[in-house]
Amino acid sequence: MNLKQLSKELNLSISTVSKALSDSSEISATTKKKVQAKAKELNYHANPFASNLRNKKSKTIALIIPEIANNFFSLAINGAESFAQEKGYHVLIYQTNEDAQKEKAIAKYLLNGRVDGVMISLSNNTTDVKHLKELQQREIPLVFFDRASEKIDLPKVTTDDYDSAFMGVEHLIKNGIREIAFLAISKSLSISNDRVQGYVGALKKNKITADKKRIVFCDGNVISNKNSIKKLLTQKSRPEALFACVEELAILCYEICEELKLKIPSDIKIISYSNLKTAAILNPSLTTITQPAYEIGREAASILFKLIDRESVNVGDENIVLKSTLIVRNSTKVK
Amino acid sequence: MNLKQLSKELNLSISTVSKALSDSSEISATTKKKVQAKAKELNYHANPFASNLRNKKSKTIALIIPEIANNFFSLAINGAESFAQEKGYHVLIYQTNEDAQKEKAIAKYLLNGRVDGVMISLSNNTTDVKHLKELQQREIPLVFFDRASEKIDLPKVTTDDYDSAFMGVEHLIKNGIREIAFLAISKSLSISNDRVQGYVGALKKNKITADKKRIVFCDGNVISNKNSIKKLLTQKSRPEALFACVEELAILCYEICEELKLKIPSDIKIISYSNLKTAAILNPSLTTITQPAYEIGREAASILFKLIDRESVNVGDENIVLKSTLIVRNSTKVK
DNA sequence: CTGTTAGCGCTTTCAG
DNA sequence: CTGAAAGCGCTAACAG
Repeated sequence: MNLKQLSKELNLSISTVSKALSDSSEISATTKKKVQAKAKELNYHANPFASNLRNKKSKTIALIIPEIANNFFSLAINGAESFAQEKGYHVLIYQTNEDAQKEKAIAKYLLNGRVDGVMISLSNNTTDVKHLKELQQREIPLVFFDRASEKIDLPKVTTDDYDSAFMGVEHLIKNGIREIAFLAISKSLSISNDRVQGYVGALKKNKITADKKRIVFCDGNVISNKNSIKKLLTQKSRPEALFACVEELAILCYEICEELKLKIPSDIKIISYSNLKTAAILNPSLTTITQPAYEIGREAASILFKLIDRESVNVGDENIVLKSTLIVRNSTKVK
Repeated sequence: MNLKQLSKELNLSISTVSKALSDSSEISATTKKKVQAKAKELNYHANPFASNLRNKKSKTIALIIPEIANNFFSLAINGAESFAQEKGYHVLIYQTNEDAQKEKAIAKYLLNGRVDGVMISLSNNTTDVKHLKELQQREIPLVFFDRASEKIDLPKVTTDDYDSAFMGVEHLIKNGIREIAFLAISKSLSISNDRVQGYVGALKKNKITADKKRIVFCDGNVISNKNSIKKLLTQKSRPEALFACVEELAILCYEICEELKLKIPSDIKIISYSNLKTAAILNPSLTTITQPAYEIGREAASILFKLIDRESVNVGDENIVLKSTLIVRNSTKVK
């Protein structure tokens, strides 16, 4: 079922039918009605590829994220998809699995107009952003969410990484905990660097020396991460608390503590960035910093659509920072 | 950058370049090399819409799911996306938010060849499947995963709903618990009905009368769900255990128990279907039945691609059933 | 208000 | 082995 067939059924020309369907002012109300009725009757829907080809518009955006099965990202996708659906856009999804190479390959697929815009949260081992610059050159609107890079000037929607890490550390210090280790995820992502800085800042403010050996850089390799964290926990001066930069690391810590027979929170406290919706069934010993993930997704999509619609000409440096929330459950208050 | 420009650069015809890029046997090795080198140099990528239009193929599949931010579905998407990416396919994602109307609207977008195939997990209030029959008529391959309908004959990838529910109930009974209520999610989804049947079957086998009032049908309305469950828990003959058909209901139970000051698991046990990856930090009182969500997503994608590639002619009744796992933590063993 | 026609960028048949 | 040309289904400029 295409325009040609439909127009034949109606004894009208293709262009008249096309215009009638797009509610053009050139067409009389009566023919419009007739055409639209027939289209519905025959279940006609325009071929999107033909339209896209003509219009150089796809009504589609791409989301590039490290991992879908992640409490933060799945919520962010939810927000973005909801907004896109309201706008009548389609959403393509691509996982990088924290692999910078995959990220580059995915960016290549999108160079040729497949999508009208891209939302991306960088893989933790992405260091250069050539692939993003290429997209930028082709004038494909691009927005960072959560994990951004400073090496390219793009609008971004992030959270108060410095402040929230600072707040988390101060919370521990106020509860008498001073020996705190930090588990970072990358040396190139602002999300990790800023949180490290917030951690260091809070220690300094409280006159606690920030020992570099207490900052552990983790990556996609679970085995080596595990070893680094174990090392931290088995040395003579074991920290009193672990601050995990992302939820996955907190979970890893729980596993390690179980192996090492360390009781949480009596032997060691854990605090983590986390979007576990299931606080109700959580072990109450996990204090979390929760990012407004859904809102981040929606907000990033909203900026992306502004760029696509050219509503704002120069949003190059738009930079939305949302607030995270410290959620304290029972036991960190103890001591 | 399109074929025309590229061919001009090379002093070759458009068709020669096109064939060279698709590695056609009609073209000499030397020209192929020259063309491919130039294409890489100029970062040429075929316009997907023009190709799709010509080929009547989009190399894209759609995933229709109730909710992305859900431990089961996000894992299933992960599996499907991973497989699709390996196959060089793109993945469009659509949330229905458990709204049958939205589901129908989404199906309409896909009638016109936008995708080569569709994976769907039904919304819990979907009763008729006209929208799926329409897709079927247009010969768009379709696969159910997890939440299927019996009203249309399509390949499906599900889990052993009857058996796993049976196993869960028997686990409780073996631990001396006989008064068990079941929280279902739909009267039209096999996933819910089969689990109910498994529950009833296990009760019967153990000579426990299956009281219909102990089966509560929940839906998308959290408020009314809450009230129904509360009613169940405040009546004189309170059940000893709640069996939640999906994770969200288990979480709701935890909230309600907190409100009602019921201790879990001493006052009441909870058992639930759940894909919380974070068992390590779970409150140990939740016994779960865990579905192989990632594998379900991959398997469904794999069947879908077989249909797309017409490898198997008549997969109409392909019906893969994967096994779920009962994960018992500490406290249900007690008593 | 309606119809004719060119052309989006690609693939593929057919001719050379 | 290479090139010319038709046409996928749609939109829109232009003519009537």
